[in-house]
Amino acid sequence: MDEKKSQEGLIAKKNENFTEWFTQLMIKSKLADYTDISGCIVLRPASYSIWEKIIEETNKEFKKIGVENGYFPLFIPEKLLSKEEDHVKGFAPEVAWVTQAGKTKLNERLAVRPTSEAIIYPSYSKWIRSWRDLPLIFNQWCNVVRWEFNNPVPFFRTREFLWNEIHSVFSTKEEAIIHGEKVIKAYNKITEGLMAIPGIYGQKTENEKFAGAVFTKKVHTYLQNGRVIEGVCFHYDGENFAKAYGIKFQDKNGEEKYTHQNTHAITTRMLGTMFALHSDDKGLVIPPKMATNKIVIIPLIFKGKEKEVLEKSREIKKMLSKFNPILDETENSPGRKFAQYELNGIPIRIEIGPKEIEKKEVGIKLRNEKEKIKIKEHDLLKKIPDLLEKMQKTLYENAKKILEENQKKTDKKSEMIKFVNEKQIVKIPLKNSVEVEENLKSETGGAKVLFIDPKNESIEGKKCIISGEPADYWVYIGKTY
RNA sequence: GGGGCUGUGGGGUAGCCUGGUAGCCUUAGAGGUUUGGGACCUCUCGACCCCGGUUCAAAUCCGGGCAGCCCCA
Repeated sequence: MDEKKSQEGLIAKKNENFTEWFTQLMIKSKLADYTDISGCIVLRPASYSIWEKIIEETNKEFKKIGVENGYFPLFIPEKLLSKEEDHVKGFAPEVAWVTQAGKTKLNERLAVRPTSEAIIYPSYSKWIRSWRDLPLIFNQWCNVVRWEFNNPVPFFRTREFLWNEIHSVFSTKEEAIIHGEKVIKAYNKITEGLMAIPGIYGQKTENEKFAGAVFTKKVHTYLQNGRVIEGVCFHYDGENFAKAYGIKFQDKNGEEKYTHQNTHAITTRMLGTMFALHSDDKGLVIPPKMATNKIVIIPLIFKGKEKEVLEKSREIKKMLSKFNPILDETENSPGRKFAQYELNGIPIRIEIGPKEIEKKEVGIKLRNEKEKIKIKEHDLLKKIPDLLEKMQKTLYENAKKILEENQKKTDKKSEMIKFVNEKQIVKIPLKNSVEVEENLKSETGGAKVLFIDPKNESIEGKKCIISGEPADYWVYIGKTY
C-alpha cells in the first residue's frame, strides 16, 4: 500500500477497525465534523443534503396518510415534563436544563426537549373537544437533546440529533394502530426503498418499550461491526398521555372519552446507518436514489485533444442534466479525480477521452463494482437509469444478505454467549421479566433484547435461557448503539 | 459506570524518555511542464488541545480540565 496515496483517502479498514474507519469516512468525505461540544457534530452539506432529501420524501409519504406539519417550542417547563410519571422517569437522567437568562435566574427551569410530548399535549387538551376534532395527526421536524454519558459516535449516539416526531390522536385503539402501521409503511418506503436499508420490524419487550408507551415497535438493522441499529419506531401510548394531560373528547353519543395516541420518529441515525452500511475502504457509497449528484464526468485529456474532449464532456453533461452530473474540468490527473469522487460516493463515473470520442462511446464505472464498461453515447440516456437501478438493488440485497447471515438461534446459554461474542443477532427463549433482561445484559457483556419474535414461533416447553423458568416468548438479542 | 491509550499546520506524522533551532509527507494557493488509476518541478500560506505548576528556559516534566480512540460492565 502506497502511504503517500492513502493519506488523502481512508486509512483504516472497515473490517479491521470499524469505528476508526467510520470516523475517517465522516471527516474525509466531508459528511460531518466534530465541534467543541462533545457528542454534538456538524452535519456538513454532504450529509445535510441527504437529510433534506429524507425530509422531502418522507413529507410526500406523510401527506398521503394525513400527516400535517407544525412546530412546538424547544423548551419545556419543568412542571409539564413531570406530568406523565413513566415518561419523566425514562428521560430525566438525560435532560439538559436552562436555568438562567443573562444574569437572571429563571423562576422555573426549562428543559431542552428530549422529546416533545410534554409541550405538545397541553395544547392537544385545549384543541380536542369533540369526536369531530379527531383524528389529529401532527408532525414536526426538529432537533432534540439527550445528554448521554456513553461514548458519543457520530450520527449513532449524539447528544443533539435531528428527527421528526409524529404525535397522532385517535378516538379508538383500533384506529390508532391502523394508522400507526401506515406510518411504518411510509417510513419503509424511505429507509428500504430509497436508502437501501433492510430491517426487521418487531415489538419491544415491556422492559425496552418507550417511557410512557403501551407498546413499542421498531425496525432493526444490522451493521457490519455487529451493532444493531434501532431505526424508525411506532409507539402506541394508549390513554396514558391522555390521562396525564387531560386529552378528552365527547364521542358521537355525547360520552366523554380519553384519546388514543401514537408517536413515531425517524432520526439522523438513519443517515449514519446508510453511510456505514454501504460504504467501503475507498470511501462513501450512497444509494443512487439518495445521491444528489448521480454522475461525475471525468475528461481523459491528451495534449492537443483538450478542446475536443472538453466539448464532448460538456455535451454529455448537458445530455444527462437530469442526473445532476458533475463535470470535473480541473487539471488534476484522472487518477486523482477517480479517487476523489470514490471518496465522495458519486454512484456513476463517466470517462471520456479521445478513444471514446472516436468510437462514440464512454467509459462507465459504478461506485460499487470493480469492472469498467463501455456504453455507446446514443444509449446513455436509456441505460443510465438501469445502471442506477441495478446499483440501488445490489446495495439493498447485499445489506439484506448481511442482516440474514448474522442471525443465529439457540436455547443454550453457552452457545448464546458465543454467538453474541461473534457479533450475531441471536434468537433465544426468554421470560418476560426486567430482572431477566438485566441479567442477560451482564452475562452477555451488554447484549439487550431487540424485539419479540415477530413470527410468534411456539414457545411450548421451552425454558428461559437466563432464569431456567418457563419462557414466555422467543426474542432476538444483540448489541446496539 | 470502570480501565487503558492518545492529542503537534486542513489531513498523516517526527521530535517527548534525556527540557534549549518545531523536521518530514500531503492538502491548499501561485507559476510551469503534464494527464488512460492518487504526475513532476519551483515558490508560498499554515501547527505544539486548554488552564495552571516546576524551570533561566516547556511540544517535552508535573497537576487539572477538555476532546478522541480502544477494552470491559
